[in-house]
Amino acid sequence: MNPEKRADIMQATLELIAEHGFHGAPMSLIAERAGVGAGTIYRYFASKDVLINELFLELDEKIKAQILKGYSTARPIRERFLHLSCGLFGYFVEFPLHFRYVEQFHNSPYGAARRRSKILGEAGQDDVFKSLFADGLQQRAMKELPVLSLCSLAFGPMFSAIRDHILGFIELTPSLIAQLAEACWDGVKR
Amino acid sequence: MNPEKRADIMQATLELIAEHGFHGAPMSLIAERAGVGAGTIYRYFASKDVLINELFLELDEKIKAQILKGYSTARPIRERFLHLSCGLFGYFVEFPLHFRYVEQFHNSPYGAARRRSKILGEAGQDDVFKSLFADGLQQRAMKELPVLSLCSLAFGPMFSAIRDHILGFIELTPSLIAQLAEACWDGVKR
DNA sequence: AATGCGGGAATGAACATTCATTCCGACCGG
DNA sequence: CCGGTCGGAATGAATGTTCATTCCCGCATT
Repeated sequence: MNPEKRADIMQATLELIAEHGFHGAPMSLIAERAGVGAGTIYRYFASKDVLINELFLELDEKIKAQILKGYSTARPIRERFLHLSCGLFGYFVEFPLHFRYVEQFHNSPYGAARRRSKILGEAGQDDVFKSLFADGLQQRAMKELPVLSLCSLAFGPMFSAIRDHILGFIELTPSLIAQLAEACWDGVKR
Repeated sequence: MNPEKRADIMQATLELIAEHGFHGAPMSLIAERAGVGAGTIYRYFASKDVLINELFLELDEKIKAQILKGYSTARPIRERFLHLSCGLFGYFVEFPLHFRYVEQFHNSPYGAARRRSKILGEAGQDDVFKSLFADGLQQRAMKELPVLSLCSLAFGPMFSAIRDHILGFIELTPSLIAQLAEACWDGVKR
């Protein structure tokens, strides 16, 4: 079992699916780009489904780890909100392929079941976003709306903007990111 | 040429793709649900691609027609904004299948080219949304951001909320819709 | 050191399945 | 009968998966 080869396969899958969608990523192409034989993939992953799901989980972990860096629930609500928003913006601008992949994943049979859990978590109790909005409600800092609706107000614009950025229609500079995060805050704040 | 049969085929396509995605809508199933033979579809549509695209165009027209009802560019910016927002909300709550279809379409090779044109228009000159935001900027009623970013702020939350509604996680009552539209306005207003 | 051996890893051609599309015979109104 | 419409089995291309075979490398024997 060669962990490097496993990583190659995952990278090839990420690139192909992010760039060309699930339709454009047959196993034969993945194998070719990874520089392995078609059968080899099945030594590392039981099926294409498993491969796709494991890749998603890996990305999910990386994203979570990244945005939680320097995050403290002790800070004021607004600061916490901006920290997470800018963190996500930054991550996806740095790794556009990850964004495209996660997006594809969610709009597919694979992610259908997992759809519920938006971009991140809500997986059980430890969802940073849910608890941020719950705290915000409790402190009367945010509009009195269902938590999920607050999520929509906060992240809907973000994903839309990131799409535009990746497709080249706008350029997400740090300054624009800050402005957008502020605008989202205007949307959710009381 | 039986126009009724043509409509049946389109309706079957709409339902299957909206409910199960493109993967879950082979021509054989479409034919079965429409109550016609597989070959018959090709008497009405040159190919599956054509069928899918024509269905999209038809929905696009219906949506446009619906939200422009009672719309006047002479009204104040805020009112125009709320009119369009609530119109879209209302339409998609009434026709969830249309929402799901349009969404699937945009996240697929079919809609990739057309991606640029968001949910509606920007097709050429007559895009109501673009001109709304342009007017808003000119009147200094909205934040000084790229028009596309204003679109993101306005419609990102909406689509996210509609998804949640269709998936059954929240219920989009008229009252909640109004609140969300207001919140979106808070996001874009100066 | 050279040789032979064992076994896990890798391979890619072959297979089974799925799907869009085609084609030809059945059917029906006139 | 006959023109045109319809139906659904047949077709061929594409794709996920399997499996018999090859390859590679570490180790034991001489």
